[in-house]
Amino acid sequence: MGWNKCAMGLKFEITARDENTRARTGILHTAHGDVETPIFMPVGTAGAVKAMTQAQLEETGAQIILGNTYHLCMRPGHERVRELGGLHRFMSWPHPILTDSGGFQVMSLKGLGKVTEDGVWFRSHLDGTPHFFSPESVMEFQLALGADIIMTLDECVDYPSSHETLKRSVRLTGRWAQRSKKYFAENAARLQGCDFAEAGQTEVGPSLFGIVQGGTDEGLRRESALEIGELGFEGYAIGGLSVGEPKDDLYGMTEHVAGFLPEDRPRYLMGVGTPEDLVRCVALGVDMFDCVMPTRNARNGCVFTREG
RNA sequence: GGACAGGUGGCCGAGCGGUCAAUGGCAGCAGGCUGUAAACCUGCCGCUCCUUGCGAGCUACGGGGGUUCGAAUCCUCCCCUGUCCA
Repeated sequence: MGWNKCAMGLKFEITARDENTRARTGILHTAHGDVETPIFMPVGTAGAVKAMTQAQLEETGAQIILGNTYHLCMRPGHERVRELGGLHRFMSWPHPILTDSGGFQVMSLKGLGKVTEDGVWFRSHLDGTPHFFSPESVMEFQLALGADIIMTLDECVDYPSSHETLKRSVRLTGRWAQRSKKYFAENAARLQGCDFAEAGQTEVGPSLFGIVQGGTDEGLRRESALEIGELGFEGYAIGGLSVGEPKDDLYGMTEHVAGFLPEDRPRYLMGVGTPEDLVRCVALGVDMFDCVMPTRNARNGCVFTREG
């Protein structure tokens, strides 16, 4: 019941459900420890949660943090991180890590990137050198980094985008998800850069999450959620939201998509959000969140207000 | 005592005869920030007035005096700071 059926195995245990909403609590068992959900994951893009020491990060109660494939590949490079013992050792974070695939950079760095069927070309924002990210190479990179949870390569698009653009990105994201899953299944054990046995867990290795796209189009969201869901991932992310759409759409789409995702798997709403967003989306059945806002706002001298 | 180098708006720091109320940066104030090209971006930042304008007046580049149509910028005396030599 609720145990994952994939070979590598991410155990997700639902421990309680709210009677009036779709909120639930759970435990995510990873090689680097358990994570109690719902969980907010601080973002440590390039190997550090900015403007905080690891000790301060621990004091906040953070249980799992993010890293970013694109940024870590640009500097210092996934191979170097692997050589140095994996991302956990590299950044002195012994707890779970989730790495984002670089799909968000397809949008945020679109001036430096070019999307093709095969993958994405990026010109490094650091030195302009060209780099290619495919669904397969992104698996390889994230396995080299040694993350506990890795994400499929997706195509995140701007808000607003035309129906045609959304449809194209949903279809492409679906094909990429399939390729990611296939490559992961065949190569994960061989490529993992982190010594999971050393972390005290021989049963659990890295796990792969799929990502749903579709902007604010209900039909495409449904299509994407069902397609990604049928592929069978260990967790499901709702991507492409909190990119400028009205709040009603953020909540509406989250609720809509969550309804089509497997009940027994963790749901991750990417890039969200404000304190209010978290509370509201937990009630819609979301288990995991990440957002740069708290760390960025803190650095930029702002604090969340009651209005959010 | 001697030799240099300096004293500029809350701070740091440009400017070195007019286009200077004076570049920049910091701090401050007001906005913004949602899978981080963000410790970043936008605006304001001497005082007063109004017909809100590449507007008017006032005050301001250590202090006094001077040169000049005009000085933060040149001269002179004084005060103060730093470095070095006695």
